[in-house]
This record gives sequence, C-alpha cells and structure tokens, in this order.
Amino acid sequence: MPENGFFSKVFKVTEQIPFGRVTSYGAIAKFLGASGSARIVGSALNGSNKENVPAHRVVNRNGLLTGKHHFQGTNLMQQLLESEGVKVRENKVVNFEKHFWDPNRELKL
DNA sequence: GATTTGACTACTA
DNA sequence: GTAGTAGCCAAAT
Repeated sequence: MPENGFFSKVFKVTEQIPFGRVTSYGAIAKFLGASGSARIVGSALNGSNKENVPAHRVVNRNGLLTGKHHFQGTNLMQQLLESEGVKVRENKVVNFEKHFWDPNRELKL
C-alpha cells in the first residue's frame, strides 16, 4: 500500500520519469499538490539514493544540477544524464525545455 | 513540542 | 543578465 509520507510520493513520481527526460523539483511538488515545497522534494531525493529512484533526472528550475554534490560526489549525475541522451554543459542541462518532463502534463491521469 | 535546516522558487535592485 | 533577499513547507535534531 502506498505510504503517505511525502518522500514516498516523490519517489513514486521520480520513478515514473521516462528515459531521457528531466523534471524540476517544483514540478514534482506541484504534482503532489504541495507547490512551494520544492525544497522538500530535494530533501526527499536526498534519501532516494538508497532507493531505485533516478534522482539524476531531477534538477532545479534552471536545469542546473544543483544536487550533483549529493550523489557520489563526482560527476556521476552528469554522466548518467549524458548516458540517457541528455546533454549537460557546466552542470546545466542543455535544451532543458526540450528534455523537460512535467508530471502534471504527461503523467497526469 | 520548538528550532534549524535544506538537491527550491520568485521577486526585486 | 546577474546578485541579493524573502517566502515556502516538510523532515530531522
């Protein structure tokens, strides 16, 4: 059964992110009905490292890999994104709008 | 139970 | 376009 914890919700949505796509914390927060809790999404992903959640597909609204430091400490996040077809330049996602995936828009329903 | 913190976002200068 | 400040909410201490 689904857990009501905010973290679990974030994990669930993050797991639903399609291949080669990225999204923002605010988008996930909004999808969960907690718009404004973007920071909580980041905190949740902080624990996602232990889960099978592709947290590397979640970046800030600028497409900047703000959480790359929270990974293994190296450029693993960027490597993963590039490995999925998402080009990264200076810790920023290239064509962010193009790779942007909005759960409210595509995952909805 | 109160205080602090944080992988953010938006507004203003 | 960049820089700084404020607002926001949930989890951890």
